[in-house]
Amino acid sequence: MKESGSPTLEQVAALAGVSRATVSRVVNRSPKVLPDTVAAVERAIGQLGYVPNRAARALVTRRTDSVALVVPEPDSRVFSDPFFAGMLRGVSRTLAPTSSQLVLLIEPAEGDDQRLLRYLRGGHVDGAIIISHHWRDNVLQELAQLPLPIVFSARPLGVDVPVASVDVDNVAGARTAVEYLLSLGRRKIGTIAGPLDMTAGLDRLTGYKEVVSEAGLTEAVAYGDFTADGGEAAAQQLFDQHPDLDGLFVASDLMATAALRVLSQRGRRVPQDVAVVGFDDSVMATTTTPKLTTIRQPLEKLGARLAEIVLAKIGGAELTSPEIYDTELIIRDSA
Amino acid sequence: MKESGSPTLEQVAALAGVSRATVSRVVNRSPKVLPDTVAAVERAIGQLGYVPNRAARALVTRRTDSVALVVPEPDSRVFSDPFFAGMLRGVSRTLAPTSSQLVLLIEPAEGDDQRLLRYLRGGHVDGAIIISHHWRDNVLQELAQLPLPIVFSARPLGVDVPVASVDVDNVAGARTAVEYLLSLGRRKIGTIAGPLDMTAGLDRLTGYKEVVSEAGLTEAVAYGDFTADGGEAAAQQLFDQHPDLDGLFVASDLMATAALRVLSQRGRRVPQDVAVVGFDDSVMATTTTPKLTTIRQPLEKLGARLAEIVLAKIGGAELTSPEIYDTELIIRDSA
DNA sequence: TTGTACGCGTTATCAG
DNA sequence: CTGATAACGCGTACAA
Repeated sequence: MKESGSPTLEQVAALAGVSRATVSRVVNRSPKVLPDTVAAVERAIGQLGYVPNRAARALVTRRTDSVALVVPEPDSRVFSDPFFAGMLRGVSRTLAPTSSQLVLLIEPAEGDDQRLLRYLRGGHVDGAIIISHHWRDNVLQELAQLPLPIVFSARPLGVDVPVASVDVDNVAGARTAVEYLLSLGRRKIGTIAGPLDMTAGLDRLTGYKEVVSEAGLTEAVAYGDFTADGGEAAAQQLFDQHPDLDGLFVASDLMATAALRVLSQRGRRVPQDVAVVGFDDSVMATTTTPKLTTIRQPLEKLGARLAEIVLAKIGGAELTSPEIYDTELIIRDSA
Repeated sequence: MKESGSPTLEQVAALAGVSRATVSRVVNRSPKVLPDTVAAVERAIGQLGYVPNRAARALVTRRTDSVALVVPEPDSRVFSDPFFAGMLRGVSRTLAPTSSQLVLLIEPAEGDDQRLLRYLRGGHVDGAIIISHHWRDNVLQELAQLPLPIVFSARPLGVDVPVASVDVDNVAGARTAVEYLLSLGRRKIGTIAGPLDMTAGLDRLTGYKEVVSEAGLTEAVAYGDFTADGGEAAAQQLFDQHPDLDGLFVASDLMATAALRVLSQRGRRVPQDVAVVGFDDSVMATTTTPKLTTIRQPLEKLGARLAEIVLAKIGGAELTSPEIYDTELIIRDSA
């Protein structure tokens, strides 16, 4: 008469007057069970409030019904990043209808890579989504080579094996931004780039350079680190060196807000004197004065694809190439 | 000679020349094992790269070594909320050194409560942290009564059983904000409150009302919904009805940025004409012009406590009362 | 201190 | 279509 804990398959079987095996079949929707039997079992299940024991199931099936969302960077910015939030939403929406759970794996401190790798190797999850922005010695490479379905949230820098990844076309996005400034008649266009150890930093700078060069203009580049302070320093430096800029493409909205402040301090009007375009279309883009014209990324869709891809790979699909999505120019008041 | 998959206790035992039980003891740090034996076993473990099988372990110990982070609201705003990000960081930092994993549980669509409850009841996690802001019919109450260690991220509205919770003193925080405006010589102070189905909305309004009433001033309240648009509408309405306000306390930074824009449109200077204080100290507080004076919440600490509390409860501690933390006034340029 | 043996709840393989 | 029964990998009384 042990009825502590949740009811087991055994108890359901007893109540329904069938064997454990049959109950298992019903639970797993095996097609070859008589409708009457199914009904009886389901009644018993409902009556007892039976829920399959995940551990027991995992033990035998060798599947855990869970996928990891890995953030292999102690960098706390990742979380405050609207990028992460948007992705997360897409991922969780897609995973929800599935039986799969989302396990959050974060590198708590610099250099604790091994912890993550060991966990992933330990068969605790069926697959993993890696959200990594920075180049990280060889951690990314090790992750990419794990014997586990894996997908990256961006083309991982420094990984030389083919991997599945989902990303936005950063080069094209930057091109759109700069071309738009061009279409506005701006001819002295500068950029505040992100760090070059991140695809987002690298590719957006490339896009800028391409367009500027194609238009026969001269480059004006300063580097920020995707933070407000870094953006501010970069903006100061850029306008010290190039006081006559009339167009500015900033590689992230956060840095763009800093640039806006710097311009205001220097008495330069936006967009009249300097037209500014950001990147991300995060909340901040609408909380500044003037509101930011920016490049939007379909974050939720990216997240959804990320989830779909791991799921597919877990299901046996072979996917080892990047998927690239388009960005969209959102015109507001700053350009 | 089956060596597919990860190595098992059995294999480690064979290699180390001991029994499975002994290896198990070493793995679980049992004190009564000879140092020599320990060394031999550890060598074998290292050699094979053995990692305990979580499922097998969970099956027998009836512990899953994982705690759920539950967001029982389909409200997508939760993720973009810096509040969530900060908390998450604290939680994950605290959980990291533990063997516990963080499982993210999100209500994908309105009314899918049962899914969450079933999962939590299914013994899939050892405990749960509930991040809920809104009053939700009786879901919160059901969550609170689950036979599982649980802690809420804020005093859950409409729950009439004692529960463990961690929160900031919203009333005191709002009081600080309004008293600061008072100290600046402002006497016509209005507020943009949050929705009253959220503790944050309710308590911050209470704090405002207390101070205004104690100072013998008259109230001027408009309600927003913690979004930029809602904040804008509320600000418009507030200044339509009370054009002479010289002080404004806004229940969230996001809404405050909207208020700033409205004031700028109306040609009222901040802080000269109207001093504005926000709440949260989110990134946006520093991306506006002028930068926002606001009330900071120790988010990471709150998250850490949340994690510590579930862990303690899982360990058998009886904790069913709220913990309240102080806020801090961050003075910038808007007041 | 170490080894033996059993049970945890499921799925899967065979018979029937 | 259904029922025994053997794994799955591990922890732990109990025995040695």
